[in-house]
Amino acid sequence: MKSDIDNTVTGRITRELADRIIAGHIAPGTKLRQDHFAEEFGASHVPVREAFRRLEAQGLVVSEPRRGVRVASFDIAEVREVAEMRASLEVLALRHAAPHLTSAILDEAEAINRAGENAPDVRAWEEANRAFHRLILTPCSMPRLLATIDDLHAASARFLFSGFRMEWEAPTDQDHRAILKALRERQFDVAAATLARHVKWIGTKPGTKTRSRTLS
Amino acid sequence: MKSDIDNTVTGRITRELADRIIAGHIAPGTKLRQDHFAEEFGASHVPVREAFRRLEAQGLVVSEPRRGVRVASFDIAEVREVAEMRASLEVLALRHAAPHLTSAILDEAEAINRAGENAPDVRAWEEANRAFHRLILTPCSMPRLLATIDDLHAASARFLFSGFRMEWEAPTDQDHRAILKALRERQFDVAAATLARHVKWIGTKPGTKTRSRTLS
DNA sequence: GGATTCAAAATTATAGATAAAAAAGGAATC
DNA sequence: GATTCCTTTTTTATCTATAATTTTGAATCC
Repeated sequence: MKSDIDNTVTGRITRELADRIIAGHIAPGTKLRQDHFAEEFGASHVPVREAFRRLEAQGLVVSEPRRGVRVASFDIAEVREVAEMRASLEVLALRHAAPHLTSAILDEAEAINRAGENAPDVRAWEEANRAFHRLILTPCSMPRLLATIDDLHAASARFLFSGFRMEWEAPTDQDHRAILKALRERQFDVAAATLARHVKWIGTKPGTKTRSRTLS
Repeated sequence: MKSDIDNTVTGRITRELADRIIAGHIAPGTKLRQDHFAEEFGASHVPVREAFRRLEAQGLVVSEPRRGVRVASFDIAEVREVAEMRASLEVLALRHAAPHLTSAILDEAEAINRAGENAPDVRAWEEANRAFHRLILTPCSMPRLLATIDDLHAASARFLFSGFRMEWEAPTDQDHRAILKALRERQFDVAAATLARHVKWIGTKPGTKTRSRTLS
């Protein structure tokens, strides 16, 4: 099954590096030296290289042959690109998932949404946000689509963490509520349109707005 | 740039294996043994393993930890899924590319389309088809989107080659012509709708239809 | 100061060896 | 005869050591 955690050394290194890059602990453009991480993780360079390949596929690092890999940089154009891709694909997923959404699932989504609104920091809010989207999209039963959306979520999260360092208040997720309301009333077109607008909005707002003090 | 050919051993093995899988020379479900390919390519097992990771990311092979990698199988549901993803993403790309399409580009697309209609076999037709789509979508200037679409094209091609083995006639690409016509008249909504229908049709027709009759 | 040359470092790749897990095969048992 | 259990073999996953190629940085020279 896919849910089995990859317990190989390659898998652990991949997850750890992905977390660090998404959280912004490694700055974009930083060169990643295989021997350095091999030593840090007590492994050899081979699993480190394999982890690099996986991260490359997720778009978290870029690889130049014979010049190594560096953390992928993202400018505003890339952030918008990811947001538009997410909007398209999440709408597709929702269209297929909607007929299979039970009210139990929608109740759970509402609970997750409330948890997100009470989140103490960006990290917790992002986790709740991702859980919300994943929950209402999973019933589409399209594994490749869901995997691609997950990768795009990771790219979005990088941007979120990089722009929102400072004081942060959990927004009341009005869009999430509107989506759930539309889904309960089985107005799938309304739900899809709201979702598309919501995802694109996430992609554009923080970057143009907040840029003041940097607290960790 | 991305256009630099990856001349490392890993890159060559990746391309060669991807070609074979797409062309159907290796059956779905086949176990890929690293030592076998290491010997065949005169390389060691390390670059073979790295190639496996890249193919895994493209969805051409699936990997189970400690059990190796197998050529990804694809059933009709997966083919439909890929077609729907392509439709969504190509429409998005076209929306962004359309304003930048010059009549020179559209002329070139028309030439490629004619070449595709005269193609002697599926392989040549598929190449022309891919070139057509890529040509009219590239001006969107969204590299991640284009890369994702390329991966989906590869998945589509696998299906095409597996279902269309025998006698085959080049279809007159009515849809391609309609798309070009709409683009020339700057009716972008019409072009996008036609493209979406076209891509979904490619995904569904050969599997459900050409099982009984082998074309006349 | 700028260009050339040389040395150090990093990536890429090879080879052989080891550990661990899965698959295969065969013997003992019911 | 079929099943279970154990052994053998195969394959994956990993490490260590090392070579070759390339990049990079520094020192030198004009």
